[in-house]
Amino acid sequence: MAGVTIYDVAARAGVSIKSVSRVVNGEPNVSPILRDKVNAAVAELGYRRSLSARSLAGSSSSIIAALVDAELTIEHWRSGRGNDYLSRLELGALMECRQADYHLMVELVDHGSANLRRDLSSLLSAIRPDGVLLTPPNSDHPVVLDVLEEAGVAFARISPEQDLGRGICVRMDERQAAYDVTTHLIGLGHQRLAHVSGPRPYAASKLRREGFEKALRDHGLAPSAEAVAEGDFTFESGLRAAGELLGAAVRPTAIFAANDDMALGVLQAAASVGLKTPEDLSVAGFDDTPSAVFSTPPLTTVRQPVAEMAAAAARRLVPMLRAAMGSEGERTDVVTPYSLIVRGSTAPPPRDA
Amino acid sequence: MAGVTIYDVAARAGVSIKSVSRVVNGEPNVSPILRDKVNAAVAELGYRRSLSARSLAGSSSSIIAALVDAELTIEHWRSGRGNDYLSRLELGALMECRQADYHLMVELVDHGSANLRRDLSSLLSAIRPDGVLLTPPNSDHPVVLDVLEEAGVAFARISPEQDLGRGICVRMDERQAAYDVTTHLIGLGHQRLAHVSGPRPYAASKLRREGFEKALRDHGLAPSAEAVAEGDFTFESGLRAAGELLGAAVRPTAIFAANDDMALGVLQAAASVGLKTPEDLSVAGFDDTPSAVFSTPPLTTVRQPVAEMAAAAARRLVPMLRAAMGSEGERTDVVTPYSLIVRGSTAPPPRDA
DNA sequence: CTGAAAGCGCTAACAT
DNA sequence: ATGTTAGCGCTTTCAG
Repeated sequence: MAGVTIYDVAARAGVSIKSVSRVVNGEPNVSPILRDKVNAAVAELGYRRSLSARSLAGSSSSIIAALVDAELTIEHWRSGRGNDYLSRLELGALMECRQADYHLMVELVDHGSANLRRDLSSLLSAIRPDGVLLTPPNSDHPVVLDVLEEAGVAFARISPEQDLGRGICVRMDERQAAYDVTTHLIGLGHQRLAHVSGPRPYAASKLRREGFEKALRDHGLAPSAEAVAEGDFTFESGLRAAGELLGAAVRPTAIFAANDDMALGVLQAAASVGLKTPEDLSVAGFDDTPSAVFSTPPLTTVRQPVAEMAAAAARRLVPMLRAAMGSEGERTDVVTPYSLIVRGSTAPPPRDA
Repeated sequence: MAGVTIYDVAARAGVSIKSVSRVVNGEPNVSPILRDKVNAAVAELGYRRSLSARSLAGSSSSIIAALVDAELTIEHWRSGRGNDYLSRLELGALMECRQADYHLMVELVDHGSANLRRDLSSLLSAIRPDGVLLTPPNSDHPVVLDVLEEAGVAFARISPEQDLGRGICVRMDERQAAYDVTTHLIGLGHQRLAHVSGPRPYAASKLRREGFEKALRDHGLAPSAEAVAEGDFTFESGLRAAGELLGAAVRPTAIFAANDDMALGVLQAAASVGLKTPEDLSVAGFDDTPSAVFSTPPLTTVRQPVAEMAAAAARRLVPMLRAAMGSEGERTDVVTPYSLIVRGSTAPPPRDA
């Protein structure tokens, strides 16, 4: 029976409930002797503070809510696939929550909802999380940020694009990473490069494309609109986009896709029109998903430290909550390192290109 | 600011808080006129019942806790990989929670802890979930089941092996699926088959191995201990296990690994000793992870409907909570269909074998 | 059909 | 250094 209350402990230890509260919350001004008595009673009874009572009475709920995009989630759910990005993110957040005795609640948010503002504040008033973890594309959604700020909830944004002053920001240099990938391709000798971009609402889509185009310009190549096809981060969209790109009059010798799933689609599209990778076409992705390792050939890609980002975000969220408006020891804008992983899918262009 | 209480709504509507409570909870015995007044006030104020207040005052918390194995999670976190299985599971659970206005809390449980009993009841008394979703290997952990039953919390077990009377059980026929895979291999002409099994604590490991061995026996082949190497569901362990298996005096022409990650390891091990798949060695896995699609060759495997299982579990958990001890409309033991997916990694054995 | 009162288990002010 | 007293926002009795 899990019904041990603070009163039970107080009675058992022969002290007041406030003393129990002091001990279990690690507050100062408790004599060692009292502390011991209380701790003994707590152990014997197996007492644990009730989350809901604490959050109702106090100012903190010990809950961190991860706001995940509903659309993307449903899409994955439909196709029976998992979401590697989300999974890594969550593992990172979980590890931190556990250490800090926080609890992770996962909530779906429909960033496209007409009632987003209402839905979200509704959600907040229902669960009253101490902190919120924002994943793309919610990290950049102005309404989401507004509601969070109005509600006074601390929040961390994973991979935000702009408004870096708002909330804790944890990101990597997407633009530079895309720049590096493109430069790698150019360094191999490619002159005709194309890009499969991500969907609009995602900041990463824009940043990666910018990095791609800047690299072209910096190396004397002119970015053109025809050399970019928009996808939606799914395999199928990569397949389709590559179809367009490879059907062009002058076809590219290298394609950089904004994520691995799409790059895998590109790989397949190339194979289906008889192009060999990397001999005829080099392909690079972004994310370093598990599949990227096992594809034929393995994908050259960018490893994004998602779990680390989530952990960093949670780690900064927690003390911020602890000492509401406290010392604010750590920086609130964190840029995590990425790494370019060159595998078999990229090589010099064919001789005759 | 999110501070709308039931009193605010009551005042606005000119009724008592109990009436508001009745309306928002959909209780009977409310005049339409009162209901309308309350609903209007609720809408105007953007009122939402507080989770913690409800769970403190009432008997339900509207929280479903997913108990995830800590060890496996940490392992994944370390290696920077996501967990496809967990991800799919969670998506399924999330979709159902959302519909039922439940909230999903993800908690790590260390099934190997010496204090498992204490840790778990501690967790339960802290968050007091209405229902618990158990994933392997916790689905079969007797202590976990005991604690849950003692605490009187409803629970659903994903892929349990035994004690099918306890809690809601959602599973697939692992043994039969493994039997089918093995039979597929035997049907191709293989006579020397080996198995890379999963780790002990997982029921699936045992069941899949049993299915493998039964298929051998049913086809006049003798299962031998040497033909089984134990892995731990990781790629590396598959690599190592295949090393053992392929180093044997008489080497197998087909290897069935208890999951895809290990099968991928087998693929690599084979390649590294110069064996071609599927010409020299057929390989089959289990799970249908994303990588299985992109490996060379693509893996023959079993698609396990994880998201569906989780959704089915949550779906049965919720009404059970709703009408505590109510009609109990749906079956509590659900067996979901699987499917054998034959891809390029399996073929007849070489002529000279 | 509707409402008033009494907690749920805790924390937050205030004593002492 | 310790204890007392109010609530937090709701659901439950129990009355009308």
